[in-house]
Amino acid sequence: MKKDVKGSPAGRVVTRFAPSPTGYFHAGSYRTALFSCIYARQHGGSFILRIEDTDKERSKKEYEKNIVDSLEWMGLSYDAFYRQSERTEIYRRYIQRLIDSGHAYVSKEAGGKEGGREEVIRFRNPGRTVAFDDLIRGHIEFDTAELGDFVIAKSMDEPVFHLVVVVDDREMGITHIIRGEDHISNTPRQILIYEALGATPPAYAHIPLLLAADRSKLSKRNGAKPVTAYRDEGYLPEAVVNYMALLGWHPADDREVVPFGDIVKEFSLERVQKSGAIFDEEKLAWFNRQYLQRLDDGAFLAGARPFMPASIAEDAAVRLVPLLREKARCYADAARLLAPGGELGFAAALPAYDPEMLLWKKAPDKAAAAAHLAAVKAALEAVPAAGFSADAVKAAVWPYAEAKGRGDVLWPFRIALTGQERSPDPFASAAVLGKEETMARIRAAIAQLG
RNA sequence: GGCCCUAUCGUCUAACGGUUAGGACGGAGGCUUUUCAAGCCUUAAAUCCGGGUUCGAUUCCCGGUAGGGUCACCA
Repeated sequence: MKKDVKGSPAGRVVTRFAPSPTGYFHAGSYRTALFSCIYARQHGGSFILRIEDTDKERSKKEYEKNIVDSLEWMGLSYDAFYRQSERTEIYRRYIQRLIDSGHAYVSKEAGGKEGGREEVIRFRNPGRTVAFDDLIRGHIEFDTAELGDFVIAKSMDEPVFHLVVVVDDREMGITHIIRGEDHISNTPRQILIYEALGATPPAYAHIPLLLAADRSKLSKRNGAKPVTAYRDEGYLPEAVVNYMALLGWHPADDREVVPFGDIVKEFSLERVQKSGAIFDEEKLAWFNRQYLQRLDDGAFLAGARPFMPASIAEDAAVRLVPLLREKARCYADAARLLAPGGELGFAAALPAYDPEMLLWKKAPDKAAAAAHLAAVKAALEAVPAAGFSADAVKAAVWPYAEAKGRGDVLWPFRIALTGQERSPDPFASAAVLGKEETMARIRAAIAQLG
């Protein structure tokens, strides 16, 4: 069954996500974390978050916080947390051990490049061919001779990437390293260190890169947004997770909207794609809409409320929900829709409009429009303010509209209430406005036609 | 440039030697409708090229080509 599980004595899977806090957390990093986490959960193992902050110049606390916040928002929990900057003693022990065994040495640096140290610690490269079987790509071989004696520490207290990765993965009992394809060429160096330590390397799975629109590696400077930007735009984390999980992987059938629990159950590294995938905002928006539609009105309102103008009263907000959910792709759309000039901006205040707009394009006649509005107004008088729902308004107006022509009656009605062509149907608009405001706007429209 | 990885519609992908090369996003058209969306229906759109292997290649092999990654005292 779980034939690719190996490494830990108990057969227990341990994976990790090891970002360096040198930039905000974007979709590319997120998906790597996601696959690692899913794999661990699926096998009942554990998932470790390890902050690789050995580069003191470039690492920043705010970026670390952004990583932690992003993982939390997306619902990825980890079982342990480490910071490499707090593990210097451990690395020092390993460096000493490597030096003692002759696998590493203190190297006097000639030339002394600017900023460079006089002496650093280098790994004595045996110059062998190194091979490993990638869980996704199969057999990969490198000749390490050309790598030379690479640096593993700037000093006893300043270890560098290749060394700390190996030490930590070993100390933390990592069984499966699931990381980006950009690490393939780092793997042989790391395997060499494992061998020098007399240790067996874990299993490797190099997942394809997430690409920007120009097919280059997704990065801060070519269009990748911070994951928290999607949070701030009011995307549902479940939708974002679902979309990202399907970038490079998919279930055995045609389903696209797949609950996280099913993804965890069905995920398999064998089914992970080998080539990179472009991150498509359009499809993400589609996924978000799918998840939004599955919410009930209460849940939708709870999510959208923080994005709605504070001036909108609670009861008006409730009435606005059906209109919002047929238009919004994310909650931030609620703010845009409700803003002055937005499609639902009329709810807060009637925009000034040209009276000509009240005329139905197929029968532009002022007197007729005024007469229709007067008739609508009369019909609405009979509807009690307490029961001024879209259905009630429709019931009151519909027979007249049917008799006189829907467009002829409903178009002026629409414009009278909203002052804009792009707007919800007049029944829904009337319900949102309430009886008093609806009547006032109709009166104003009739006055404009006179 | 060296080394490594990859290659099906514009995009995400299915087809693990035999299919009219399927689905989804996006596009186009239509229906519905009082507008715009949404929804429903229809439609255009792909196997990088060349050799093999085979009765038969999207699929296996080799070679090109293209793209990407990586070559730090960053991770």
